[in-house]
Amino acid sequence: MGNTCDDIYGTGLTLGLGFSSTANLKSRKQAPAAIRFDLSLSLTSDQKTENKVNISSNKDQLSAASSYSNGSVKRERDIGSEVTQVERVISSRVSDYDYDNARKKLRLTKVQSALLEESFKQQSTLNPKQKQHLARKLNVRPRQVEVWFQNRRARTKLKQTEVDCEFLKRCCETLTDENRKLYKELQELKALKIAQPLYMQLPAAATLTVCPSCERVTGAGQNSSKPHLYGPFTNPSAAC
DNA sequence: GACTCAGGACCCCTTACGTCA
DNA sequence: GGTGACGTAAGGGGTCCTGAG
Repeated sequence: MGNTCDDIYGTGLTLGLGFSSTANLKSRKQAPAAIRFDLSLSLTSDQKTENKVNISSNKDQLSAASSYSNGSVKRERDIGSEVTQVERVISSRVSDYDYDNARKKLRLTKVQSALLEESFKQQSTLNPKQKQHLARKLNVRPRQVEVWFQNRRARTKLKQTEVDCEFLKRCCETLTDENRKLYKELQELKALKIAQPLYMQLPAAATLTVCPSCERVTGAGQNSSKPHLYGPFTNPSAAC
């Protein structure tokens, strides 16, 4: 695997294909195919499957290609005929294997993903030095490592948001349930108050109790649902 | 020291491609 | 084989921070 992406930039094959600015490639549907085809020619068959797709529609790569084409007009002319030849070869191949693979976008290998995952477990952000080191280790561009970490952080955050959301949902359900019970309790208390003779009525807090052990309401002879309300004159332990 | 500006890092949203049911 | 859902690499815009001038 001698051909890294940087090596590929140096091949010059990108130059003659008419990409003078990144603006040309704003839509990944429009142009990248051509850029992928030429680059594939500089790779071995193994490298084609592993590396070629790494080149597709990348901002860094395009700006690199752009700088080449802006800065070396002579060289671009020099290789013009060569590129034309290359393009002919490409077009003769686009119907088979190369075409299909050229359209594939980058997928990190399992080993690469595992290594990135391992690094992410240790720390979710990387300083430039760590990024470079990891990129070298994985044989990818630092930008790819950066993007992977960004997306990974986003995934983590999304997952955490989902967990939080689920937790809040459960809290909401519990509170709703609690609210329903309390409302029912209130209705019962109101009914009780109406049913009792006026002279027997005392403040609710003074006549009703909540048993701390069974949470049942006691007081004034009622047998209510939980929670029990305790008044100041009631012995909670004796309530049940 | 206060200010401005460029560059880098990061986040968020979005797009587009690959895979799978 | 066609299709929609989903996962994910990558692009682009915005914000924040930092160092230089």
